[in-house]
Amino acid sequence: MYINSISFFIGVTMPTKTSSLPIYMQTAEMLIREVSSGRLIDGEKLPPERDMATDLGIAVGTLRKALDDLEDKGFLQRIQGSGNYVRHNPVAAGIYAFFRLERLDGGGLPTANILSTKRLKKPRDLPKFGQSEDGHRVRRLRLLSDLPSAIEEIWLDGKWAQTIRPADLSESLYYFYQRSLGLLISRVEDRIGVGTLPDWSPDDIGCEPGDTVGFIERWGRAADGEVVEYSRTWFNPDRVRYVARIK
Amino acid sequence: MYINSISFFIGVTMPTKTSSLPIYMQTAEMLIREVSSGRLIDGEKLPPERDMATDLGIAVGTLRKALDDLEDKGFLQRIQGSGNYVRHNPVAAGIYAFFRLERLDGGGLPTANILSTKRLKKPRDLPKFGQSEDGHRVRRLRLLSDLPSAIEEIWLDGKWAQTIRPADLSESLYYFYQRSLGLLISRVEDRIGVGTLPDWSPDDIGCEPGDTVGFIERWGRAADGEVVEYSRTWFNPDRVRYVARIK
DNA sequence: AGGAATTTGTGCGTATGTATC
DNA sequence: AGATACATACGCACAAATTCC
Repeated sequence: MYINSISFFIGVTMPTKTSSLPIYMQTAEMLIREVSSGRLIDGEKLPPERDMATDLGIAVGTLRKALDDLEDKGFLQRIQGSGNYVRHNPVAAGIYAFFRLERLDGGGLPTANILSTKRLKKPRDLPKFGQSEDGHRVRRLRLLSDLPSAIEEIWLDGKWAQTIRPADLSESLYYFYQRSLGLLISRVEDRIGVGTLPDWSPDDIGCEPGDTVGFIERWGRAADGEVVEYSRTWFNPDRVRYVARIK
Repeated sequence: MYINSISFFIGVTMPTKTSSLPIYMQTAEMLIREVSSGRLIDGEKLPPERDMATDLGIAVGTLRKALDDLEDKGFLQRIQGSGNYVRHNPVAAGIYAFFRLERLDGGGLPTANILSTKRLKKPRDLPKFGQSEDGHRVRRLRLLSDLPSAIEEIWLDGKWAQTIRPADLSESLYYFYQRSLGLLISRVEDRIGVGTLPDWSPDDIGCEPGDTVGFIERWGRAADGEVVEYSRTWFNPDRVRYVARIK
């Protein structure tokens, strides 16, 4: 059984045509918020597409584009003839923030502790990206189900904010980008290899500076294709691994 | 300038409604063949979507779904107001076969040497997949622009073929699946971590058995969602890295 | 077991918006 | 500024898979 479709979207921000974002993106974002916030629970069946579309005041095709997107991101399972089912696993939630690490035993709820934030001249060894001379460097400890598993160093191009304080980043970093900076990261490119843990790593991720660990380089692009963010992640391969789904 | 759209699709297999595959998939496959075979060269601009759709006898929306797919796979760059441009880099061609390794200096033409093929009982340490007790084990050496960079061990569920001979696999493995076995791998899931090089590795990939290397586990699914293939890849992180694009 | 109802998937055509040339 | 070309959105018809009675 699924929730009565009449009451389904009460209190939800409806997509509007006047917004700068296309309706299908607004709809996808809205649904992701519903799932992430727990209002839609795992295994739940959504109302039929035609009903949902009517309720939202949009065309079925537009809704379907949003649902396709959610399936790609792993939030939804779509079964022809059956229905659309919420898949609210933390990995999917993480993928929303483009987080692609999971525990070796599968899944794990991703969280982050801010280690430091600093506005700096972009160092020489950083790949070229963005327009500013400066960058915001954010260092985070990544945990999966409270187990420290990786460290991250994120560089956001300086032009997007004057300063960034740790308190701003309480939630997801990409959510902060979107909410406070009006910056929507729509595509990232990851390169995964092997590296050595840097010396600023805290000692509780299960390996020592200098140890051989997994290494992710990431380029994050805004909707217009510009690279606005570059990050490096070092992860303990005895605790987590990187996951990619390819269509 | 782009090729005259009237002559553009001469000699090409047109999508038909009677085929088992949806028109948009047929169209995407056809275009990928055109690109892979070199009939469409890098940088080339495709005719306008409306012209192409008319020539192919399909609706614009259907064609656009195929083009979206090609862009996802990296074969095409779509620029609003400008056109659709062929991007025929070897990495994209490799991605068609779901190959995701590239040289540290970028790109590289992916090839493979078959080391062995064997039908075996699936060993205990293999994850559960498929219906057969047996599996076909294919071991390959992977090269990027002729530089040995990785080794692969692929397990195809036994039910799909009686035997597989190295000569069958001269081309892409997935192409062989499709052409000879009627098996289309439509989705894969990769997990990337760190591992140790197995003892059957040839010595020219630049590291020794027992060395710490990059490690990829892959589950390959057919169109109906069934897992039909499982593989492991060990790659020399000093020569190559794994690439993922996320929307 | 089987047929009807439900629900998602595919395909078509059209109108309008927006970026590029 | 006008023309061209891709992006979004809508609505409809039918196919295919699933579910229900």
